Amino acid sequence: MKHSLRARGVRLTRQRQILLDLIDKSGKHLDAESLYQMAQALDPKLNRVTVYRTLKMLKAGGLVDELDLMHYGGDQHYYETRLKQEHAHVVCLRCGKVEEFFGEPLSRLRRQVESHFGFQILVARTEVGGYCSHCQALRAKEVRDAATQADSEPPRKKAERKS
Amino acid sequence: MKHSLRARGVRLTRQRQILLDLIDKSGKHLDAESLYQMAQALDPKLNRVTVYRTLKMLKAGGLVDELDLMHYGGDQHYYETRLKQEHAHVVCLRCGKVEEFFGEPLSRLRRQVESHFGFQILVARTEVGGYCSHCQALRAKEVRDAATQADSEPPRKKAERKS
DNA sequence: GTTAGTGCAAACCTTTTGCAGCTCT
DNA sequence: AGAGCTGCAAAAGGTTTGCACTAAC
Repeated sequence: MKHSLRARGVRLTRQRQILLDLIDKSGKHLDAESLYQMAQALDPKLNRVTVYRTLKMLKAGGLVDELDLMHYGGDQHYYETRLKQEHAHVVCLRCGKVEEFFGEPLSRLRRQVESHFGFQILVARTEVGGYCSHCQALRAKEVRDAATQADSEPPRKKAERKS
Repeated sequence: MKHSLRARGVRLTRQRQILLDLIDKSGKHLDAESLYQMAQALDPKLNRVTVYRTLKMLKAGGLVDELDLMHYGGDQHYYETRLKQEHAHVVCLRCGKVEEFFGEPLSRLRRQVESHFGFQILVARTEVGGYCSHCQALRAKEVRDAATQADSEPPRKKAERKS
C-alpha cells in the first residue's frame, strides 16, 4: 500500500503512516470516526479532517473499498482494504453482525455485466440485509411478545376490534 | 400500494396520495429532494419532512427499496418501488447513467447466502460502478488530454476555484 | 525551496426530532 | 373523538471547504 502510494508521488506523512497502518492491521469495516478515534490515541493532534481526506484519497486510488453495510448503525461509510477476492457483505439487521460471502455468483455477475453492457467495472458492491440464523429465533419471539402484549392490553372500554 | 397500506391501518392522507402517485408514476431512482420538488408543484404546502417520513415508512414496510447508486451525485438515497424481479444497478461514474441488470447470478447468490449462513434475507442490493461503453472512449481521451496538458503546463499559479 | 498536506473553524448537505395544531377514519 | 399525521423550526450526523501554516521531498 505504501509502496503503491509512493510510486504515485503521494507524500507519506506521519499522519498517513498512522492511518495506513491502522487500516491494514485493524479488522475490516472501519468508519471514519472509529479510525479517527484510534488514530488520535496514537497522535492526539491528528485531525478528523485528515482522516476524511486520507480515506477519500485511498478510495479514489482504488486502495480501499467503501461500504454502507445497509446503513445499519447510521449513514456513515465503512472502509476495507481492497482484497484479492470479491465478496458480498451480509449484515444482520438485528445484531449488526457482518458476514462475508465469497462465491462464484459474484464473478459470474461481474462477467455478465461486462459483456452484456460492454461496461468497464471499476467497483462492485453487494450488500445483503436480514436476520442471521441466531437472530431469527429471537426475532420471532420479539414479534410474539409484542403481539401478546397488545392482546392483553387493558381494553377497559367497550369491545375493541382486533387489528 | 395504497391497498397494502390501508390494510395495515396507515392513513391515506392527501400528502401521501401525492407522494405515492409520484413514486409509482415517475421513472425510478428518485431521491427525497427530487420527490419533494415534484410534490411541491402539486401542493406547495407539503413539507420536506413529510417526504422523508413517508419514504421511511414505505421502506420499513418493504414497499420501496433504498439505493445509493454508488453515491454518484452525492450521499443522498434513491428509492424505487420494489419490483417483482431482483436486479442490480449499474452506474456510469462519468455520465451517471443507470442500467438495470436482471440475471440468474442474483437469485443464485441469494440462494447461496440463505443456505450457506442460514440467513433470512429481507433486502439485497448490488451496485456496480464504472464506465459505460459510451464513456470509455471519452474517458480515455480525457486522460490523454490531461497528461498532455500536464506536460506542457506552465508552472501553476494560484489554484482556481470552481464557482 | 516548492508544493502537497495539515489543522482549525466554519460551512454544507441530508436527514431526524420535538412539539403544537390539524385531519383522517 | 382521538390517535395518527403534518408543518415548522431547530438540531443532529456525517462530510467537505477556505485559508494560513507546516513539513516532505
